[in-house]
Amino acid sequence: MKIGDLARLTGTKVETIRYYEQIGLLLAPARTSSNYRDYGNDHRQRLAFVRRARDLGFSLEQVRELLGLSDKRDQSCDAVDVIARAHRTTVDRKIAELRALRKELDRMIGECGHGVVADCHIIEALADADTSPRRAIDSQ
Amino acid sequence: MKIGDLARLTGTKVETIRYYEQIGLLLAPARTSSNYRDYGNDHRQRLAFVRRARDLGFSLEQVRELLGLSDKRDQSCDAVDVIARAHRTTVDRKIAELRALRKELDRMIGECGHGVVADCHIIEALADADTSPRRAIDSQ
DNA sequence: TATGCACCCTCTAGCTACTATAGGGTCAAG
DNA sequence: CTTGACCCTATAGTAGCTAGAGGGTGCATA
Repeated sequence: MKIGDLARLTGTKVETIRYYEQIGLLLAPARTSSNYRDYGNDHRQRLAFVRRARDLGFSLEQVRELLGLSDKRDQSCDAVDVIARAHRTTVDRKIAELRALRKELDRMIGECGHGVVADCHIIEALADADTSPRRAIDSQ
Repeated sequence: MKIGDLARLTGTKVETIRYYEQIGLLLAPARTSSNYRDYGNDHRQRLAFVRRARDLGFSLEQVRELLGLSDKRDQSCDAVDVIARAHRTTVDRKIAELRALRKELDRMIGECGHGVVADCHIIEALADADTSPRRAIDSQ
């Protein structure tokens, strides 16, 4: 099948497929006489694997490792577990960060008095970094 | 003060400060006779504002807007509120996405039997994209 | 005075993971 | 025989920095 067909089947953009090939994530397929890429089922499965791992937030480097591991069918799958757990830790950290952030945003937004910028608590909150002496901003 | 001092005071890398100047987020400071950047308090406050907004996850484009708004001290601060709320919505969406992701990762990791890759449920889960019709898997 | 070191300068390229051009070639239908 | 959808390569762009090359400056010390 042609690259456009593979793109449709896997929900990937054509450019992305070529990019994956360029960085060595996907093997270069055979070419037709007119130099078109000619893909088979194995390519489709491999790309589907990549897409699914990417959707789950694995980095391209992690996907590369997972692909490599998935080919070594008789080795222990502990390495796979390690990658997945590492990724879960990263996701956990991100969630915690975003929640803290959301809390601060909530506080800021809640304090907005809808007045003029000079009295805006959101702007104040942003200006009040611990490195800047408080209220020094009026004097400019 | 020199760029290194400003960097230390605001917890910013020197390169980042130069980058902010380059993209027009910070005004170019005066130069000393030896062409060193010479910063004052106003620069420090402005950079502190930027850093704080960035720490809260605002994009550089949003920071640029917030900076512009913070200078218009007699205008309504509703525009500030709009930016903050839009950002909160984005953060909320990201949290939801990451939580869904975490759930799936949890499921995958929980199923890891620590056997060989051929029987690895994590690899299976990644391979089982709905777009690829797979032959029946032995231990479903 | 010479030397060393930390710091400053510009310019350029690199990172992730794509996305989007420009400037062509191929192929089937009308 | 032309139109339009597709394909090709190569290059540059996106965010938000970060790192390096290759050079200049300023101050303390031997």
